[in-house]
Amino acid sequence: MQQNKLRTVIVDDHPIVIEGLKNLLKNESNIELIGGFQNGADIMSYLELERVDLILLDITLPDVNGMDLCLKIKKKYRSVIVLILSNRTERSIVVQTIQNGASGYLLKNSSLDELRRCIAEAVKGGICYSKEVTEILSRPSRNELLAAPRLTKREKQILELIAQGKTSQAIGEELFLSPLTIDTHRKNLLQKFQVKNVAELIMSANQQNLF
Amino acid sequence: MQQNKLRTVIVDDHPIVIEGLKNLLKNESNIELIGGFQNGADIMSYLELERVDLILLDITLPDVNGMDLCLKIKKKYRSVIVLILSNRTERSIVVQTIQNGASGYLLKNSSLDELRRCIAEAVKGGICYSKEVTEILSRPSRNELLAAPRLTKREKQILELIAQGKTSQAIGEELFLSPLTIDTHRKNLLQKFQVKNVAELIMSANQQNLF
DNA sequence: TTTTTTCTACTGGTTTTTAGGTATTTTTCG
DNA sequence: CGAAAAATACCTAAAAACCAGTAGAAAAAA
Repeated sequence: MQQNKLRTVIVDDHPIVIEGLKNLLKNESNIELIGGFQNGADIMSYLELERVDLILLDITLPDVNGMDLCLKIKKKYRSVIVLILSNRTERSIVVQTIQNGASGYLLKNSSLDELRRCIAEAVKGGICYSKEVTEILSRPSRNELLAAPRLTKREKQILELIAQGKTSQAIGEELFLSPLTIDTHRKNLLQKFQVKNVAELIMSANQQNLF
Repeated sequence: MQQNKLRTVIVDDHPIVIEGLKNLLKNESNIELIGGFQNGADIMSYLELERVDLILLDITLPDVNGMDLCLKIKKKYRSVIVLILSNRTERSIVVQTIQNGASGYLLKNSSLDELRRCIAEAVKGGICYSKEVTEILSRPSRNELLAAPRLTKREKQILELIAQGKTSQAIGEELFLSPLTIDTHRKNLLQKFQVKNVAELIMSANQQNLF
């Protein structure tokens, strides 16, 4: 029940997104759009000059990380409401931004309704996620379920060589080891990754950014 | 020099981006925006009904890969101009879309000027990249020098199943084919990728964002 | 200094892949 | 329609990977 409109700014490195949001929000009765910025530095200096109530903030920015920026803003201007509007779906990012004081997290494919709902919730002091984000938060994210196996030095080294298409024979020669030893490491790698063969092994290692 | 406006559609999974583009383009004299779609299926069925001159296409879509969609569109409607508007900066993706018939590739943080310039160029039959994309293309990133091989439908399908760790036997059963046939496809895949075994195959396919 | 982990190497056997082909049928496209 | 591309299937044989164990030596951790 506030009589004054929320003085709102958008921070996103894509001019197209800024335009889109301006368009989507210009008919909202409780929102007054007062600016759009493409990087962290610009919004920080703007905050020195003007009062801002609500910031729609992207995670991916050219100069600073959106998570860090959120923390910086909240530290300096406690009363500003920060809503994250991002494409990033990593659980860790969502959690971190909320810890950094954000009042919500929406994916960019959220509907206008969701955005409205989250703004309303944030104004009341709550925290609000878009539907998909709730899902991300609820399931303990596959990446964390299949714990990345702890590999020994040797195993990492041999995994690399396997990925280069080398046979146990060739790897043995390269490392001055018996090919039978390499076979053992191979076996252990398959076991640790819980896969049946190298095809799956390499896929899994790739998904866990091991290369 | 055309008297009629370009009948233009936007395909992007983010409603916000669609809105933004609509806004940015609505004052363009040679463009008539006739639709916005959030997935591949919708635009394909729309194309059945209406004449479209220009498609602004995102790579990341919920149902299909934008690269494949581009190829599909160009195959069926040769005269449609497809401009890619994406956030993905991988060289392989840019190269692949151009090979698939796109007339240009812009990052989403391109300016309106760049977009205008690319549309003009595309209408003349040329190919146009935004500034940053040109940079991406100019540095030949070591392991992507090798042109991404053109795979047939079957080959893609079998590559997927190999990546899931399935044996020729199992794949044969799944597709109701002789395992010997799968072996042939396997052999062809290795040849096309110029690799010696599946380990290298999966690595290569991963580097080329085929999954 | 124990204890545990890692690295090494082996036996023996099975399954799968890879490397050369060839060849027919089916689809697609000009 | 005719040609080219794709998909199908086969042969032979070698090479490599995978499975299920065991086990001693070296290195690291408790």
